[in-house]
Amino acid sequence: MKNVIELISERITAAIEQATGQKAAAMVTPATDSKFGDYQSNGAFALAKQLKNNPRQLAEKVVAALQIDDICLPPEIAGAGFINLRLKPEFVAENLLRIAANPNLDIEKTSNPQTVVVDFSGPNIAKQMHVGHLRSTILGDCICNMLGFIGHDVKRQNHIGDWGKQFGMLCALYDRKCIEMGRQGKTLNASETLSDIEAFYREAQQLCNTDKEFDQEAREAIAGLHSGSQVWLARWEEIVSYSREHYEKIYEKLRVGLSDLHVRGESEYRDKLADVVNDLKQKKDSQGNPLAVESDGAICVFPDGFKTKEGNPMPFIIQKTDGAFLYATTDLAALRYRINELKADRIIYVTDARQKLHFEMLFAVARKAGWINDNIKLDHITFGSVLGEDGKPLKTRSGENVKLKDLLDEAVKRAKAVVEEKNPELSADEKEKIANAVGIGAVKYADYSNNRTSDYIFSFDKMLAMEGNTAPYMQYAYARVKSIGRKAEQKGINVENEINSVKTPNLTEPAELALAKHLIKYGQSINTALSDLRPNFLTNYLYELAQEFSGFYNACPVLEDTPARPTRLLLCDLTAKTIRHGLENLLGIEVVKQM
RNA sequence: GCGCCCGUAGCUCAAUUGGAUAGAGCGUCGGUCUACGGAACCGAAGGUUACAGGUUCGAAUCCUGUCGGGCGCACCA
Repeated sequence: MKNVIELISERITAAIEQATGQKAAAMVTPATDSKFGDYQSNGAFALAKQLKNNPRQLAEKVVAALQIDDICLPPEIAGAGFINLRLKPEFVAENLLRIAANPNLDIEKTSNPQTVVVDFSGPNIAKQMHVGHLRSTILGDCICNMLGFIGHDVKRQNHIGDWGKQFGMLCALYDRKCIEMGRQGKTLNASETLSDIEAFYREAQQLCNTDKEFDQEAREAIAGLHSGSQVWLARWEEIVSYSREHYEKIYEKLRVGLSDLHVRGESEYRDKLADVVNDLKQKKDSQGNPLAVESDGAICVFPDGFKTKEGNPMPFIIQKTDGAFLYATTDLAALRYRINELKADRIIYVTDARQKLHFEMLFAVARKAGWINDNIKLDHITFGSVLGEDGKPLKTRSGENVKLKDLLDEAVKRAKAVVEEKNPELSADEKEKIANAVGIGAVKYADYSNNRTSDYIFSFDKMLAMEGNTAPYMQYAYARVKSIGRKAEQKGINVENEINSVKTPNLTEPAELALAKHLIKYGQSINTALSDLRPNFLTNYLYELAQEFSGFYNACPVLEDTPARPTRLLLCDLTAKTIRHGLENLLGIEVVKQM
């Protein structure tokens, strides 16, 4: 189904052209108030200004030329020149059947499929995943789901922090522990040794400061890693692979579509870094100067328009005075790989807003170097912080970052307590499953439903509430629809047959029509969410859908033996399918049949 | 100091990117129900969109300034 806004826009644009000879935007949006209809066109205002006409008179001309009676009731002109449109029930009914007949809910694929690289999550190997990784991980995942669903070729990239100075000391400590175990005639149990990777990190750091011998070993380790020593690389690989297990468990818990297939960490680019620097040294700007120059001992690129706090040109440092490379260098190498090897048309970076300057400079340097042309779109998708109830960044009482695992476990635990209370007769297995879906879903949904650019206050009580725009409310709405189906089967109604028997949905009740109108807007909501990569548009849509369903549910008994029943069963079925698709396929939140 | 983001109901947040009378949820107050899950639904009250100017048919949204908050600004990521 072509989305309704586009369909109406085409007609109005054509009418404008016919009435005035001008090509102008129809500016169709959903009506600001349902009393005005379903959609409105504000195109007459802009054009009237341009032509120095009266907008109301212009709107009248446009409406006179408008051919839209297959979609809408007769258009109305209101106020200073709004064109108000109300969908014909027949049009709504027809589209309802198309959604029912199409496994993808009749959502149109993009006419311009692209290869889109999405860089998200990117945990640091030497740390457990904490609350700071939550937003990037799930926002990125949702963006991938939405892009993939409308037909783009999505390449997920997990740019993990698996290379750098800290691995010298980690490998050295790991090596010591292996040797120690060997002396005792035992084998080191890697998963146990590294279970608390941060404690391991702290221990190594401590030793560096207090134990000169260890510090020396750490230097040897880092030198060994850089020169490709098999022994040290083996140690490094063990550490990396065991930490990966940790966050793969988290991804599984979160139902995020990341696996080892998507990992392409900093270490993958280590052989390309010198080349990046050399290339930038050789490239010349328009004045014939090399792009990369030495400044205070470091190799830097100075993209235009960036200043330090002293007011000097701001460097993008790609090689430190001591010869080491930085994350800027790695990001440049990764960007080149994504363009040249992955053939990206677009690259989306999902990291917090604090890295804005870094990405602005990265993009500027890449363009200056000619690595990307104007057809390639680079996006830095920023987001705000997760705050505690006190309005400050969420920390534990002792001031540490909250571990993602602890946070999710707590959410599931609280959800379980609610299930125990509300539905004690369910089996232990079912309770477990529901608690998991509700707890994890609540955390994710709360994040998605906030505007990603602002900070938000993390509150278990709010996100687990049954009221309002929350995961449990949505999951409950789904469970309630599904229970109608169960009830119907108990009464001996063959639901599938009855739904298939609907040749023309009969949308006579206002609540039926309102629900149906909302159902056919699903594709539009995905487009809107994608245009700015903001999942909260999608959660808004789903919440409104659940509310429309509630209205319908109260007003229209479904299971009574009346001619209205087949259409009502169809509406229930499509509501369930839409909620499930939105929650599971796009947001990655599990639905349950009962809760 | 410079740059970026932000300031919307008592609280937590929206507002489809410049559209009509700024919307939800929580909390408060009042109501509904012998139907399919009351874990529901309906209604009321609550606003000078931080403040002051400006742009235009029209501003929470764009511009300027002020105040308040967050973040960032040369070798960490």
